[in-house]
Amino acid sequence: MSIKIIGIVGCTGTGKTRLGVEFAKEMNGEVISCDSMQVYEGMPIATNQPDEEERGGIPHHLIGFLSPWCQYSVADFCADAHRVIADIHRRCKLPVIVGGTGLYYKALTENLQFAQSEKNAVSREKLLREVEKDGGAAMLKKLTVLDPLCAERLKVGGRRRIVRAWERYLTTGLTPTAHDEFSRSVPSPYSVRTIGLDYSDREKLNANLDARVEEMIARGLWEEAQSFFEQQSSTARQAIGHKELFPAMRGEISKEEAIDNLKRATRQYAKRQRTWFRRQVAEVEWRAVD
RNA sequence: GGGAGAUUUCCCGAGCGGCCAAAGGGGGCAGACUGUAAAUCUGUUGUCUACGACUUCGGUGGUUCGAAUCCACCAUCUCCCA
Repeated sequence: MSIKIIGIVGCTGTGKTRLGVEFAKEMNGEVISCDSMQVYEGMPIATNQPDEEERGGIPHHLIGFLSPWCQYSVADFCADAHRVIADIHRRCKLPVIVGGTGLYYKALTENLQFAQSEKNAVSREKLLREVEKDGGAAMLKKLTVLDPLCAERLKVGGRRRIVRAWERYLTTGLTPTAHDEFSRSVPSPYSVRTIGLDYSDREKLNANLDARVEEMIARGLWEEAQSFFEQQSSTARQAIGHKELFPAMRGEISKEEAIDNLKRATRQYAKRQRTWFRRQVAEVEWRAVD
């Protein structure tokens, strides 16, 4: 028996939040955010967390519950989300997943398996030192012997992934390819219906994104960023919205320039999200919002 | 009024006689993706009837087998002396 869930995906600025609340209201549901940055507390403007009014009385999960000084990962998210879904289901309500973090969405809905053992920080350190010393090409070559299929898909420049491939092998005892195979063999407990939101006119999306950045500034994004000035955890500091303003705070560029950089970063991010949802997530029912 | 220098493909910026449609970066476009994913990485980016052809390096002429690269003049901008 599979648990029915509904998912709303798409790039930033397409109105996923509003639609999610609408669905939840109509179908006796609760919203689960699927967003790597909305999990953090204290940075509601940059991460665009819905406020009380936007939530419309619907319970929202996995938003603003984690300190920005903590790290988070897909595996953490999946564990949290599986637990929340089970809870919502137990209460006979419909889980509505709303979010823009593609990997998190795929991992959750396709029930990707992550190794039991905690991420072994020591081995990662060692691996990082090794790429530093020997270079990506050498480590990739070594990987070719172990897991040719996996190595073939990696690039010499993609050191992070090369290190991760080795890390996976060292912590699971399985090659990445073997582990993926195992992961795919575990069926998903969910029956998912995914709605994708997008603009048919890219110009309109971009104009909308620019306006949203201006709005964030008006709502106090600068001050929010200032309170964190280069202090978040390695994961939280990646949020678009703060890091683009820091150079201006250091006096390296003007505030206007920083805001332009932020707008551009937002557009580029939206592009990556669209690509992900169009190509990595199966059976998305696309709806044009314009 | 006199002197020095600049002008490069969407932007910044190399190039200083052939190997230049022109390095590199940015931006754009497309793509990859199982533990940092709002991250990271890759390809592509003058035009075309596309292993070749055509048009580009402020403008117009010139030197040369051959110029973005040398010369002359013109235009615009920066700087220095008045």
